[in-house]
Amino acid sequence: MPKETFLRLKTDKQERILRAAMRAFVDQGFSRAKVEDIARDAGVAKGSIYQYFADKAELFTYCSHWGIDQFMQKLDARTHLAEMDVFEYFLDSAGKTELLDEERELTLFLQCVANEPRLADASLKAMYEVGDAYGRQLIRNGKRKGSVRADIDDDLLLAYFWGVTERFERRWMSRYIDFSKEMSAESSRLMQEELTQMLTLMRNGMGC
Amino acid sequence: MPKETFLRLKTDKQERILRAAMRAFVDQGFSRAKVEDIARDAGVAKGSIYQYFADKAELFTYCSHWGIDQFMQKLDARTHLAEMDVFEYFLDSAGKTELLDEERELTLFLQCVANEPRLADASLKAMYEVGDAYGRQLIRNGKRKGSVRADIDDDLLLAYFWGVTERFERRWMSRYIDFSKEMSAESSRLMQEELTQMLTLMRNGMGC
DNA sequence: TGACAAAGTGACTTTCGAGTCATATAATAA
DNA sequence: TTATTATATGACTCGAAAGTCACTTTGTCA
Repeated sequence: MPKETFLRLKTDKQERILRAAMRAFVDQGFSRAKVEDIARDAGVAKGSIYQYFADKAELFTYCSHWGIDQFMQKLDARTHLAEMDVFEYFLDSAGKTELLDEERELTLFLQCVANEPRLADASLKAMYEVGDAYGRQLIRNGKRKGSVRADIDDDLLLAYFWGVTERFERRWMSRYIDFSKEMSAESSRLMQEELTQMLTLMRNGMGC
Repeated sequence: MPKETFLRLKTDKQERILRAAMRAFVDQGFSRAKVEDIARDAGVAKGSIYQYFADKAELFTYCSHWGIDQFMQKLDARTHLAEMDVFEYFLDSAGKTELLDEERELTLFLQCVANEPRLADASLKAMYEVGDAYGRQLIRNGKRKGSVRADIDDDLLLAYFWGVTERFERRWMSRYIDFSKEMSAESSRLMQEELTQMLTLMRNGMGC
């Protein structure tokens, strides 16, 4: 937890600092990132950082909490979990890409939180738990609607569903970070096409 | 690349050093791992390490090359890729677990290579490429045999297949690292059961 | 067995950046 | 306006660990 002083700051200053930190952690990793650089980038003095956080590790963990929180809020705002089943959710991937685009810094940072299991263990667990809860809900909805097979355990369905979904998202994410620009109409069409094919696989499998 | 001196060492000494390094990197991460500790653990002096490698980073990257190589050799020795299709490969997961057990250090290290993209970029790419080549072969075999649907692109099938497979492997890996002992007969039975269910999903999908 | 080269060593030097703190500035209250 | 408290600053301290090197030991060949 940050010190009181930090929490009393205006939120835009807080955010400036957290985002500067996240940027540094993304492109240097935790150990190589320098507090001094973060401070400069945020437009404050190095000493100030230590008025806000006990040490660099605390800054990192708070970033991860804050980041996850932000991301979830935005995701919640655009997803109507209550009625969706797994397939509907998956089809909405295209929409999620927009969010990833708007919140590129955040997204990149959250990916790299996973590279610091020693520091962000709790945040990581929280992330997975939230994800799992989401998935479970989607699966239950599917079973209720009759769109998801009922003969298999939710746990295993969850593993299956996230396995496919994550892989697909990463596939597009990485292309799209390489281009490091917005998606063209062309690639957007391509994605849509792959999305329907992948959906077929998820529904009917790859066997024949 | 290590210096000549290292390459002239007897292979068992080489291996002792690399394994000590891998152990340190696994449980401290690259930055926190101390060259001095690695040296002590390997039974050599710190100075010697610098006769072998230009610096700590080079030691790490060489570990990742060597590790991947080792792992692949052992995997190749026990998998008969030429005739297998995706489903047969997947069913053999239980067998692969043995390998992970025999080569626990190696496995753990390879997982943590992924946490150092900055250092192990090339190795990581190599790893993915090898994995993809494997998967493509399995898919082609499946299509030829008629066990895999032919109406979908290999690329997408690959993403689907690895998504499911990796998730499943991670699921078992993590349980089994927590127990940090060999698998009991009971959990081995449970795994077998999940394996067949997951195979059904992969073949026929989760829809209905 | 002596002489040259290769490998091994660990005390020492150097680097580097996290974290401190004495001081300055701004905000608030009385 | 002044007193008091909260916030901001960056030159400085200091510990830790990477990397060096002058010297020792081991190995090899004539």
